[in-house]
Amino acid sequence: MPDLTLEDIALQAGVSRSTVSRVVNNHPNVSEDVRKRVQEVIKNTGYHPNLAARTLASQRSWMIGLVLPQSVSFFFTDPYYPHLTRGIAQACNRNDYTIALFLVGNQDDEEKIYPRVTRKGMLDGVIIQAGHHGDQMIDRLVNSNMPLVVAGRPFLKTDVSYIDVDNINASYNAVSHLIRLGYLRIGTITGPTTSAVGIDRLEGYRKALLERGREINESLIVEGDFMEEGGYYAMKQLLPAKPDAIFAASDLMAIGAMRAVREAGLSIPDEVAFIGFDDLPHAKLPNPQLTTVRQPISQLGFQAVEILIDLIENGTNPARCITLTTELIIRESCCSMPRK
Amino acid sequence: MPDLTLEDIALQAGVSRSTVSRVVNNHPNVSEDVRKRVQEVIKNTGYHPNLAARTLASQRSWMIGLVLPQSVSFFFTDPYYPHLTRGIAQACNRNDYTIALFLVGNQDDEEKIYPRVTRKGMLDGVIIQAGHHGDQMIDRLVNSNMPLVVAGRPFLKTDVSYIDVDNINASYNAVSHLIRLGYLRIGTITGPTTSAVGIDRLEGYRKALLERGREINESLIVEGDFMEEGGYYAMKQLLPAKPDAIFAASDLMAIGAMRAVREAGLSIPDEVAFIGFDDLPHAKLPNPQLTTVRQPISQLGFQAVEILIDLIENGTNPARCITLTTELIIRESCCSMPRK
DNA sequence: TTTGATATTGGGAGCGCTCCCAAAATTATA
DNA sequence: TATAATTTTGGGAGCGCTCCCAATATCAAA
Repeated sequence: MPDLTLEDIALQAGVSRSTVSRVVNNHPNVSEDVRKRVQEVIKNTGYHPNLAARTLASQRSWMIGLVLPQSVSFFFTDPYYPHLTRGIAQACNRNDYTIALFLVGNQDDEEKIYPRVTRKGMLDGVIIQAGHHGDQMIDRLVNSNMPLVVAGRPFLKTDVSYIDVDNINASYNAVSHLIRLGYLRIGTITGPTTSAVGIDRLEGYRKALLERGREINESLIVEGDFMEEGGYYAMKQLLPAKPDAIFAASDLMAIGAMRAVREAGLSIPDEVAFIGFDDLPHAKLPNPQLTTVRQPISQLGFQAVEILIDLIENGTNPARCITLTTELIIRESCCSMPRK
Repeated sequence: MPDLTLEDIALQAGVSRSTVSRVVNNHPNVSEDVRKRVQEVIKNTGYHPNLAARTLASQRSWMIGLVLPQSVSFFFTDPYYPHLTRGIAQACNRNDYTIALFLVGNQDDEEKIYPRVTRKGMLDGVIIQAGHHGDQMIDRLVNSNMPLVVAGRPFLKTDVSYIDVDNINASYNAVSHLIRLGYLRIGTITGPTTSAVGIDRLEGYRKALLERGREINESLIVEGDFMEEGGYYAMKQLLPAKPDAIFAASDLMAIGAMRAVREAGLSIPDEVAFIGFDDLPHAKLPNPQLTTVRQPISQLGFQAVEILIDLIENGTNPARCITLTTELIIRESCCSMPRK
C-alpha cells in the first residue's frame, strides 16, 4: 500500500484536503454526511496522517521526552523506574502522546542528549527524574524554556513544576509508628544526603522524634545508598549503638540491614524491628515480612504527564507542584507490643 | 533566542541555505573556508536543525521504536528490561538515534499503539521484545513492512530478523555441569512453555540428559512462570519426586524454589543443588550464592540496534539472525563433589 | 423575494528542511 | 590562451500537513 496523503483521501472522498484535515482533527465545522463519507474512506484505506508533516505544520509533535539519569545501580534493582515508566506510558497512551526515552549514563551522554532533547520539532515537553545535587540537566532544561516536569522534588529550589511523594510525612509516620509501639532507640539508615529524597526522609525521622520530645542521637543515623549492600554495611556501623528499631529509607537497605542483624545473631523483630520504604515485591517475602512505606509511583508518573500536558497547553507559569501521600503497610518486621 | 532556521544561518554566514545544509550534514562538496565559517556561525548561534522538517524532507526520522510487551509481572522484577533498554539506549546514543518507547499493557493498548508505531513519518524501524504464543504484535509489524528486529527468538518461525541468547546451549551447559558433578535426579523448573525462551531452556535440559544416556523423568519437570512464587510452588510439586538438583529457568524461580526446599527442612546444596538463569544481583546474596547462567542482555540490546540500522540502511532482506553465547557462573548452590 | 447571518468548503501560503539541477568558480589540459 | 573537466554554490521544487481567509452554500428573518 503506497503512502497515502491527505490529498489522496480528499480525491477519493470528493472533497478538499482541508476538509479531510478537519475530519481527521475533529474540527466542528464539517457537515455530518461529509464527515461520514470521509471517515469511511479513511477507514477503508487505513490512512494515518504523516507525523513529521503534522509536526512541522502545527509545531506540535505529540511526543514527550522522558529523561532518566541512569545511576547504574538504581536503574537495575529498583522497581521505581519501571513503575514510573508504566504510569507515564499509560497517561501517554490515553492522551495520544508518544514517549521519547533518554537514558543518561554519563557526562558524555548528557552532552549528546541535551541538544536532542531541546531541539525544535522534536518534543512538546519533558519529564525528568530528579537526581542528585550537582545534576546539571534540570537547570539546563529549565533554561531551555521547554515545558518541564520533574519527577521528585528537585534538589535546588527553582520554580520548576514537579511532582513528588511526601517523603517527609511518609517517614514521619513510619517513625511515629515505631515510637508508638514503644521502641526507644530508633535508628535510621538514610539515602544519600546529596539527593532531595535522602534529605526529606531523614527530616521526617528527625521531626517525629523531636515532636515526641526524643533526643536525636547522631550515632543512630548512618547514611546509605539505597542499595542492599549499603544497608548491610550501614547496619554494621549501627549495631554498636544498640538500636532496637531501624527505619531504612529503602526496602533494599532494610533487607541488607536485616541480613547484618541476622548475622550478628539478633532476632527480628524481637531484638531489632524494621520499617523499610518502597514496598518492593521482595518486601512481602517472609523472614519476616517487611513493614514498609508504599509509594504511589506509577500514579506519580501518570500525573506527571497530566501536569506536563497542562503546561504544554496552558503555559508553564506558574509552576505546578504536587505532593502525593503514601501509605504505611504494616507487616511483621516490627511487633505491635514492645519487647520485654 | 528565536527559532533559527537554515536560512538565518545562511544569511549570517553569507552563503545559501543549501550550503549550510551541506555543512550540517557533512557533505563533502564544501570548500574548507566556507565550512569553517558556517560552522562558526552555527556554534555561536546554537543552531540545531528542526527535526520535523528534516524528517519530512528526508523521510528519515532517526528515531526507532522499542515495543515492550509489559507482562506486568516481568517488567517489575526482572532486570532483563532495564538491561535491554540500557544496551539499546547506548547504541542509539552512539548512532544519534532516539528511542520511542511503547509499553503494551493490554489489548486496548495494542490497538492504540500499533498505528502509532507503523505510522509514516515517525519511526525508521522497530525493536520488539519477543513475547508469548498468541502475541499478535510481531506478525502485524512484520506485515507492515517496517524494518524490524525481534529481541529474543520469535515463537513462530517467520523470516524476521532477531537476536537471541543461545538458550538451548546455555541450559544444556548448566545441566551438563550438574551431571558432571554427579547428580542423579536432576529436575527442572521451566519457564512458560508458551514462550520460545521457556521451550528452549527445557530443550537444553532434555538434550543434556539424553546425550548422557539419562532417561527423562517427567515427574522431575514442572512448569513455572519465571517468578519467585512460581518457583516456590513448582518446587513443592517437585519435592515428592526427590530431586537432588534443580535447574531453574530463572534466578527468581530458583530463589523461590530454594525457599520451598528450606521450608521442607532440606539443606542446599547438600541435599538439593541449584542452578538458576539470569545472574540477577540477588543471585550473589548468600544463603547460598546461586550458580547461574549469565546472559549478555545489554549487549543483546546494543546489537539489536546495530542490526536494525543495517536493515534501515541496506534493506530488510535477508533476515539477520544472531545468537549470543552465555556464561555459566559457578557459585555455591551446587557443590563440586557429589554428596555422600 | 431579498437580505443578512451562519455553516461549510476550497485553496493558498508556509512550516524548515533535503535534493536535484543548473550556474558559477576553479582547476586541469590541450 | 582557449577549452574541457571538475569542484563549489545557489535556487527551485517538494515533503504532507495546518491554518487562515475568501468563496460558496444554507437557512432564518424581514
